[in-house]
Amino acid sequence: MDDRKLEVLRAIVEDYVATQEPVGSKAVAQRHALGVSAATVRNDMAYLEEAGYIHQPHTSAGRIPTVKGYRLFVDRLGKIKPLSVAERRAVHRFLAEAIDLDDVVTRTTRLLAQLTHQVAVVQYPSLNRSAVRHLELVSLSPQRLMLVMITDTGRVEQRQFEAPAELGEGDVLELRRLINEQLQGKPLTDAPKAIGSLTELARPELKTTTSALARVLLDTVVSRTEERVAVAGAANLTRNGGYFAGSLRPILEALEEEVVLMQLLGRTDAGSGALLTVRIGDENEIADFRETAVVAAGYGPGAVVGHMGVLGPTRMDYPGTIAAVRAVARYVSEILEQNR
Amino acid sequence: MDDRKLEVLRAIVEDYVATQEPVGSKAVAQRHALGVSAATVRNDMAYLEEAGYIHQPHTSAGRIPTVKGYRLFVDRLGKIKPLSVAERRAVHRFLAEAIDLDDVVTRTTRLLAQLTHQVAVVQYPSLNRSAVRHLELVSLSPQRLMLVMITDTGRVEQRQFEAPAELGEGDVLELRRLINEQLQGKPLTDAPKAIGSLTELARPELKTTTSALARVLLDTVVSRTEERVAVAGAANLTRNGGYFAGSLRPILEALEEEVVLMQLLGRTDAGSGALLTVRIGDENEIADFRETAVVAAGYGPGAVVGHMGVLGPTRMDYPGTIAAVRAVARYVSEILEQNR
DNA sequence: ACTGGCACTCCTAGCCGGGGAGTGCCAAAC
DNA sequence: GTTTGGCACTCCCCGGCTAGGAGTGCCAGT
Repeated sequence: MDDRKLEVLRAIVEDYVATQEPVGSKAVAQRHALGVSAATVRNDMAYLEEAGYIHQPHTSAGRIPTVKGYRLFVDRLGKIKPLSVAERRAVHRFLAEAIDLDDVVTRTTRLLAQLTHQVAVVQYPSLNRSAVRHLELVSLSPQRLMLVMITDTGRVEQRQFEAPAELGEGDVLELRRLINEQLQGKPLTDAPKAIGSLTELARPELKTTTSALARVLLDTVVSRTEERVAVAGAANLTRNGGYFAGSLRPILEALEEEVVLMQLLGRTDAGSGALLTVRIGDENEIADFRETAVVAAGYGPGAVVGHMGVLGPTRMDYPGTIAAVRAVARYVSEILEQNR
Repeated sequence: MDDRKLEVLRAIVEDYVATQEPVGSKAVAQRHALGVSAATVRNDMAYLEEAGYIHQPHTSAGRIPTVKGYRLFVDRLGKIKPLSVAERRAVHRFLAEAIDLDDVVTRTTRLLAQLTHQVAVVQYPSLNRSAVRHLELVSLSPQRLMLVMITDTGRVEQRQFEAPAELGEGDVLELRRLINEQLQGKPLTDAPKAIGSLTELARPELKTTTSALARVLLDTVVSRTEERVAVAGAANLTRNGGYFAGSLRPILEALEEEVVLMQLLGRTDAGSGALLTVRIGDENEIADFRETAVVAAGYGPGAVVGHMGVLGPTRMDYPGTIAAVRAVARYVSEILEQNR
């Protein structure tokens, strides 16, 4: 494949993203200084179409990139546009003000949505990749307890439950000591085993309570709260001249389904060391997202503990979006590092 | 105003809601057994239009209810359709499974969204109407502390902060005792005063730490976390043949703005003892919501501690929606009562 | 290998006219 | 005096049609 053909493809992608209209040979020849005539561009276009990178909505219309075309663009042609100094500074300032993990996550979603003009999705640090920093047991009433778990990634999960018997202050202290001894510092993936042996270690009088506590602990560690995500910028779906007009419904639905969102953010780090993934159109393997692209990145202090990303139409500004997601992911990682 | 004229108005509202198309005199005369001819209905319609309850999109089209028309319908004509037994049972079962306040709130939003096919909004119990049940101080590292506040309405707010000096275990215990002594049982509206006097009560060595703690407490009580809302069912905005097609953007934006949502849920209980409010079209006093109706209800154990509601097009099924919101609000109140 | 020219395709926007739904009014009937 | 059937009228909606234009593919010439 010719160098010039690649240039033509780039021109088509860029123009199409900018105008949202099929782009013709004349426009390409004129607006991008290729030094050749429209007729030549036409020949290249015929080749690109044959090879599956672009297609025509109908005879005698301009060309539109296919998923394959976008893919090639992202992999080889897109020169990442770094954020402007002002944007960089805004990111830093806005995130630096965050006071805890919740705040970091919500601010991150807003920031991503604003920078990219797309829908932003941020996963809380996965419990799978976190370790117990501290467990707190609070007695709300003689029989009602609250368990608070704080992880080294800053997540705070809390859970209330009923104790099978009334507990004195000493009992609560003892239980707190017991669970912290057993679990503090342990990665949550190892927790179930440790939790299993809790009951044996307790004083006979506390055994039933301990086993209730163990159930709650286990539940906290592996249950519904395991993955959490925050979303912002849904209104951006109506941008771009309502591109999603027809298929907006399923996307709005998906945004309220953690499972789908997690699938979209996906295993960015799987195998390869690449921290950033772009999934375009049907690469997402979800029927409703055939016109949707996802730009996602892992983040975390050192190791990846979670993912964040952005979701938009396949015809989006990849270079800009990639730069934004990468910058934000990096900076959030830094912040987590500091707070460790 | 004639009884029959009211019947005609009801017919128009009901048919318009069902079909989403302007309704004509013939349809009214036929489908609703009024025992009069289309010509008579026409006369009544002319009157209703004159009085501002309905209007024509253009000459020679059917009639559409105005905001004033919907209002009359809701106030005097709509017979609330109680939920079916199956629905009732589903509500009870689904909510009974909730394990804590967070769970209650998210389940409630989903339930409302599903029952009404609209967007559901649920406000967490307002801190203004809650009292401190317990304050917990957890030491994460010698200088890093976490404050956890639990209210009598079940809300749990947590906040991390840096202490100005290293603290021993005894210090933490002492501070915890101090703040609980001063605040436990107090309504949060009274808290600021009590917090103000905290520093004086502390041991000299702990004064600086206490005042830092006081700042954090104050912040927790009155800050950004004061009002929280959960939303579900945004995808329902695309129902109804995309009624919102044109104005979807501002509504999606509003759904991410707590301030706007709170304004919409509004002071349902203000003055009057009515627990349920319907605000139609420009009664909302927000420009973008001129085609939107809100059905909201207060909830809480005994007194109202928060609001929940549903948001949809002005042409919505008021009787059904009102019944659903009322039923859910009542049941959530019951649950909070039990958990008190 | 590139270019200008040219015929061809097909979409789009605008115009026109018929059909239909619904109205308002009037005179007659109950 | 309220109700009714009749009737002329208005205006939207829809389909078909046409003119215009953008873009293509191909070919012959450079």
